[in-house]
Formats: sequence, structure tokens, C-alpha cells
Amino acid sequence: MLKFQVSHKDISSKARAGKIETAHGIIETPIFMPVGTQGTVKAVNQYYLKTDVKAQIILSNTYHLYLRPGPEILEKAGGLHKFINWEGPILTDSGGYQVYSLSELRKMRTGGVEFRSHLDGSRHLFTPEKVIGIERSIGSDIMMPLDECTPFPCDYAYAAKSQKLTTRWALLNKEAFENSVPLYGFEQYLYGIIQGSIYKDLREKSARELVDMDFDGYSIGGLAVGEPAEVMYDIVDFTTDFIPETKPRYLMGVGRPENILEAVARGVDMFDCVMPTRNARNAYLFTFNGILSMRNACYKDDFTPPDAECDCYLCSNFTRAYLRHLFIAKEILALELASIHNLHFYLRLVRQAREKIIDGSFNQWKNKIVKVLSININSIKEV
RNA sequence: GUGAGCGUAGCUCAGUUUGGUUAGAGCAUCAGGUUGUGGCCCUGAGGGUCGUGGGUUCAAGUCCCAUCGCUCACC
Repeated sequence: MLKFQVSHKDISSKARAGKIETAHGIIETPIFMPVGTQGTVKAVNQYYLKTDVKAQIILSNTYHLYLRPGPEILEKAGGLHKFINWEGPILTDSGGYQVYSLSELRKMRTGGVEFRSHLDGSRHLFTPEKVIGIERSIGSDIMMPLDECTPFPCDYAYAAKSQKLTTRWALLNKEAFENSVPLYGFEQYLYGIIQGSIYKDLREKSARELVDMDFDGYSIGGLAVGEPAEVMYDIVDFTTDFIPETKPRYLMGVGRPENILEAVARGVDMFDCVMPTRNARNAYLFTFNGILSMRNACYKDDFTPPDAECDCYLCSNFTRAYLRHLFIAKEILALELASIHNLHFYLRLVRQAREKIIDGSFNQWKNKIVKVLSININSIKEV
């Protein structure tokens, strides 16, 4: 069983601070996991990931790694950690999200999902057993089971049917997990993914069924797919009550900085999202004073750091004018610098959240900071 | 000098044959978006004396004349 210890609880919210112990290190929660779909956090090398971003765990993707480079290569390499030279923990998503996001290419079957590769059109079948096998080849510390991520909006009948399917698959995932062994000499763990769209009775049913199966942790999936943020918060708040306090809770694919803080307040411990890295590649910087859109012309001759209060590699060495120039010129360095900054920001955000939980001031701090996080700094300048 | 071709948005060009709503596209510029990631993609905006001048016509980017500029070929 995965070791997880909750050390502090916030008084005025459901926020908690804890530690997850894996073979590749301890993860202090709440935590944000940078997304490295194909065995690389896009545009950020492992050195900066460790030293500047201070990532404690990264996420990778079973679907993408299965198609390329393939499980055989990963096994020959001695697992993903060795292959990519990342010593810290790794969590793998199962491909359940790709079932949703690449939905034109797939067909749901009772036993699994049949899909066509987005790379070459070849046909493949993912079953719970197969996915666990691939995740054994990858050697991720924390594995996600195959699930179905429902879209939004999603009618009740489909959500109910899908939730039932995800639960059935969860059982098969668990069996496959228990009937297989790690390939690289260290323990791997398996979470359960709670589905049920925006319907509370389905969320409760899903949570209860999965908790009965006793997973190492519990993910909340199928959110942040287009529903209003308030609906997401409400479902998260409702769902975390059904997850044992002694298990880590992971809100998949979330989100904006303010989404993360609101979810921490509702009892979530783990997050991942493409936003800091994808938006970085689109010149969108997060800061504790708001958002900077670095392509904006107003930064053409702004020779101040992107965020004067940030000590990341970008902000302690370069100016807004230079970064804007790099983006306009489509230089690779722009993507790297902005990605480092945004990840640095996200990890600093959850680290601060943890500190505030520990010293008992989380909720007030959260309410104050959420207000400024989504402000566009450029629009303030013009007012 | 002679002949031919070309001048339409910042750039590259459609549209001219057969005159007919408010002259378009791609790129660029400017501004938004992006939630278990394809640097992709999506949305919106600004930008035009159709080289210039005259003529024909109800109507000209389109037809006619002149003129200026550029390119190529030949002297």
C-alpha cells in the first residue's frame, strides 16, 4: 500500500497538507505535477525541472508512450525513469483522456476501447489488463487505470452507463494490477478514478464502489471539460467527502491557479494540467500579480523582468522586451523560458498553499490571492 | 531606343478573359481563447486613392487613351 500521511488540516476549509512516499522520493502535498506526455515536459529539460521548477513528481501518458517509443523500447531502457533520466516519481495517465479527446478515432467496446493511432492510423485495442501491462513496462510510480472521461455536457443516461463501465474496468484494472509484478524492482501503485459527470448520485456511487476496491489513491476525473468552474467546485467538494481521509486525492487535468486553490480548499491533494506549459508556449505567463500576455506590443520596450517578485531563471536573467522579441521571432528559447517560469509559478503556488495550511492561514490567503490570479496585467496598465 | 510582361492590404498574390452588391485570400500586425498537451489549433480586429491622369458607360480593379515605375529580351 502507498504510504500517505496527512500532517496538517486547515481549520476553515477542507485543505490538508501531507506526504506521499514513493520509491523515487517523498511528495509533499498539495502538489502540482508538470505534464510530460511523451517522456518530456515540453520545452523544459530535466535539469531545470529539478533545480528551478522544483518538480517533485511528473506525469506521463500511457497512450502516447505506447504508440511511441513503445513498451519494448521502454523495457530495454530499463523503464521510463532511466530512459528519460528522471530520478523523481512519475505518474502515468492511462489513456482514458485520449479516449475522450481523440474520440473520432475510437470505438467503445465492453472489454475496452478500440482506437486508431493518431500517428499512422493503425488499429489498437486498450483493455484494463493491457494498460496495466504497459504501465508495468513504463515503470511509473503511480498508475492510472483505464477509464472513460465523459464530455460536457453529458446526459444522465450516458453518464450513468459510462460510470458503470469505468467501475467495471476499475475492477479489471485492479485484478490485472494484483496479478502482475513490477519489472524494475520497486513498488508501483494504482489509483481509482471516480467518474459520474456532474451528477452527484453517480459521483457518490462511483466513489463508494471504488473505495470498496481499496485503491492506493483516488482520482476525480471527468471535470474541467467545459462545465462552469462553480459546478466543478461543487462536484469536487461533494466527492472528496466519500474518499477516505487516509488516501491521496487527485483532481485530474486541473487547472488554472485559482482552480487549484479552490480545489485544495475542498480537500484535493494532487493536480496536473497542461496549462502552465501549453500557455507558456503561447506567451501567456502566470504571476502572483496576474497574467502577462507576452506577445502584447506594450512590452516591446519594457526592460523590466516579467515578474519582479519571481526568482526563476527567466525573471532573474531576462526582460519582458527580450522575451517578447523571442516570441515574435518564434525562437525556441521563448518556449523554454516561459515554460520554466510558469511551472516555477505553479510549484511555488502549491508550496505556499502547503505552508499556509501548516501555519493555519490557508483559507484567508486563498481568498485574497484568487482575486488577483486571473487579472490581465496589460488591461490594468491601459486603465 | 524597340518589343513584351507586370503594377490590387506591410509581403506574396486571386479577381481583369465576358464591366454589375460593401474588392478577397494566405502570411504578417494587433487583441482574445486554450484545463488527465501535437510548438498545434480556434476566435475577433485594424489595414486598400486597385501606380497616376483622362475617357467610354447607368455602372470601371475589369474596356479605351496617355503617362510614370519595375522586370526581361533585343539593339
